[in-house]
Amino acid sequence: MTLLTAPLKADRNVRLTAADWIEIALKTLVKSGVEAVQIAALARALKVTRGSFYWHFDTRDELLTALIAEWQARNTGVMVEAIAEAPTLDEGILELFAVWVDHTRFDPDLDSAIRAWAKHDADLSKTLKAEDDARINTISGFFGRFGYDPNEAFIRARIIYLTQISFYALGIDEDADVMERLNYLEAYFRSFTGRDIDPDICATYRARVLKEGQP
Amino acid sequence: MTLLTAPLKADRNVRLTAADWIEIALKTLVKSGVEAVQIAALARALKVTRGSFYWHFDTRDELLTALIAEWQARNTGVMVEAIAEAPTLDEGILELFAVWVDHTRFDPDLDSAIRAWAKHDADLSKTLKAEDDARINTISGFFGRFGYDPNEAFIRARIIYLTQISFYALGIDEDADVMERLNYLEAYFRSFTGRDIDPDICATYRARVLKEGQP
DNA sequence: CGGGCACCATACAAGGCTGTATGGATACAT
DNA sequence: ATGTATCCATACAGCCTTGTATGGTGCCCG
Repeated sequence: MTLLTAPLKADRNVRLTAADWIEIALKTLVKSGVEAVQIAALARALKVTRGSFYWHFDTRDELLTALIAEWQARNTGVMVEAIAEAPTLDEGILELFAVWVDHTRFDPDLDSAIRAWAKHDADLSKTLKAEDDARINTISGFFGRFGYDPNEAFIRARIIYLTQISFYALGIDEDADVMERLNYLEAYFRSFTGRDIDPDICATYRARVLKEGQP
Repeated sequence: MTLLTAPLKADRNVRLTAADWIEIALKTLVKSGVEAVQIAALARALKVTRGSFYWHFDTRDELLTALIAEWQARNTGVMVEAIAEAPTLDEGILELFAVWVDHTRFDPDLDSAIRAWAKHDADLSKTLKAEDDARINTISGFFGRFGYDPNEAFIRARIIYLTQISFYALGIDEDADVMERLNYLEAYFRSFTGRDIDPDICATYRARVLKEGQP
């Protein structure tokens, strides 16, 4: 009698790749945190056994490292590019808002998950801090290009970025909240920049967001 | 031969209480997250065995519930009280800053740990959201008392509170940073309120913080 | 058509964590 | 001093996790 006599699942003819494992691991990471990224759980979700995992990866740590790499590939540099060539202050700020709301360009849930993870991982913490600094410096430089003195530019960059990070952390960024935030657009702009937004640009932005809807 | 023949630690004549377990559990929660609040680890830190724990508590969940109660007792309502009777805008804002920096009145690390925990605990998430809303509403009402229209008061309350939450989350609230922030005081005040701070009040505050030092 | 590789299932070993049962040890009151 | 309540140590059971070893299956290619 052989070691294996149980019948195979006849309907399974798809073969998995490492990317499949990374994908389901990312979802699990976002939904339930690193601790929940357990091989057995992922295997159940993929309807295979852990044997598959250990063919594609050597250890669990290898998978976790791949997750961080994936985050860097997706979320690093997006908001830097967004405002790099903004012609006016108003359009730059609105472009920032747009990036933060467009989850296809920037994945806030993944960002939050990484942030929670980094809380108890020294290496990841350093990487994340560097990314945060880079983002803030970019925004700071952006303010600087439009007449703010360096001190105020830096502080306003911090405030606008940190506020957004908390928006994600507190989960007040759901679809309904995004629409609500659109109503407060002038107030946000005024608070963040200390100036009043151009009514025309504001109206154009509102129309654009309302037309596109929220993906 | 009896079941127990190993020598006891002769130097141990202190008896633990449930409060001792809660205390070490809080430290562990803050340092390493809920997942790290494991009975064996706490027992090692207290130099006893798990047998002690199960005399003071029935289950691990009972301890975790006690941790949440402890957080509510410590951090709930502090910043509400801080600005409840502020006579001027300037003094109210500075009092807020003072609370956020004085870790004896408000424990930001504990707040952050609870926030991370709530991310994967639905009940705690509700509790925390209610607390966040209460804090923001208090600050919003505070702004409202000093001539801001309701919309702008609410937005400015959100911004100042959310910025502070991120300060804690990103860990840019260490002693050195607090001193650095003192230099940016006027810029922060101006960005948060849209007004300029009273120079006298500002100077008084600076002197007070510098004299007290950071605990 | 047969061999070989890619991919997955199963079984097993080792360790960690929770909770229970029960046997000592210490202090305090009667 | 002796009993009793309080507090802790030890041992055991059950479950879950990672990682390894090995057997089995299907596809492709010569």
